[in-house]
Amino acid sequence: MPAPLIPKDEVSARLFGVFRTYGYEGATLARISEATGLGRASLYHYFPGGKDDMAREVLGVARGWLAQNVVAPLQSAASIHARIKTMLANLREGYSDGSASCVINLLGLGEADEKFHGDVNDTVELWLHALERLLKEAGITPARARRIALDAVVRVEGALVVARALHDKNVFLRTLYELERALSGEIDRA
Amino acid sequence: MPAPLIPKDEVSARLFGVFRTYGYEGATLARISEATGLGRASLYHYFPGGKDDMAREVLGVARGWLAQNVVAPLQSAASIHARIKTMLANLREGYSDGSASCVINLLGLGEADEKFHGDVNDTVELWLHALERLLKEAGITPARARRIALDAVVRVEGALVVARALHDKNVFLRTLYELERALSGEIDRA
DNA sequence: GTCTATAATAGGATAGAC
DNA sequence: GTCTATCCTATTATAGAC
Repeated sequence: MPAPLIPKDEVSARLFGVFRTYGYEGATLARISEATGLGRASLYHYFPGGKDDMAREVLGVARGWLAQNVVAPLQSAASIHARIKTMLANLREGYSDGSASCVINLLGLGEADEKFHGDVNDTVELWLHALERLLKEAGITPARARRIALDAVVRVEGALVVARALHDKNVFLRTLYELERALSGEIDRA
Repeated sequence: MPAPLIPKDEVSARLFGVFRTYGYEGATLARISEATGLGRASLYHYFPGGKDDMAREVLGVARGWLAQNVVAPLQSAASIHARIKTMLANLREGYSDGSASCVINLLGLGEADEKFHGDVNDTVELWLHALERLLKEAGITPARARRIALDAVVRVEGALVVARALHDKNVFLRTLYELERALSGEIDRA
């Protein structure tokens, strides 16, 4: 049995790139095969359930990324302001300053939504809960924390859409900057 | 020559529905044929360029909708606050209270982006300019008006993404309400 | 303007050898 | 774990009759 050409983690990472760029329907096996360097047979060896398995793996990657780059920083020992700064810096990097899309958006569309809504929902809630927890720690009421957290995620996702529509990364970068000021303001007021 | 089964405007409207729901790649001729009640031959009679022509028609419908439901209300004779209220009410209806997606998002993805970026960009700018004009009329500086307009569109698009991801229309409805307060606040301060 | 039929291709998925 | 070959379906698009 031949050795794997790529470690499985690397396969998952490249899968993630294809799905975030082209969406569920646009992520054809031809593109996936090219991006990973793996033939169809190898792909089905890793993911016996085919494209659906791959999409679920992609959402798993997204959750892992969030856990490491959003949840963990928001629970670190640093000051509340510093934790927010770290999350925003990680978002900038993860979304390539606003030129990359978000799988939460892409896998919530069309028929993909029906198949993967559970996973998409869980992924967003992971993000929301981490923000809510931080805001409550800062003395904000639970209801208000939920509202602010939702608004933050709304702005990030919206900025990605508009930045793409205008081909202008500054829309994303500026939105994150305004978000930092808005979140800091809420926390200082609490 | 048989009479048309549907007026052309109605065909365009149904096309719009299919593309906004399934995206460019998900909008298969089978689905389009079903939604319009037209056979393939009739579709190619209306749109000789095939799917690309249809997608461009869809973006034309979007611009027409914006002109009527966003640009015109924002330039009406009513008070500034009333004009904003009207735009937001129209957005609620046009996006079915947050359960429908936006073609600006869907046609800016994957390979559709390469084909239709010009039209997508124009559509967003139509919206932005209408908002900027209103804000400048209220005494806000051009640079600031641009920032506020971008933030408004960012929030609407983001709210649609998150509302879909959570299957919760309230995310959209509440975001529009907060947007009204935010815009009114900016105007009152100017 | 619509119909039926069909071409031509691309898509997802599987079988069996090594 | 990877390869080559293959199957089947769905997809876009066209041709020609009415």
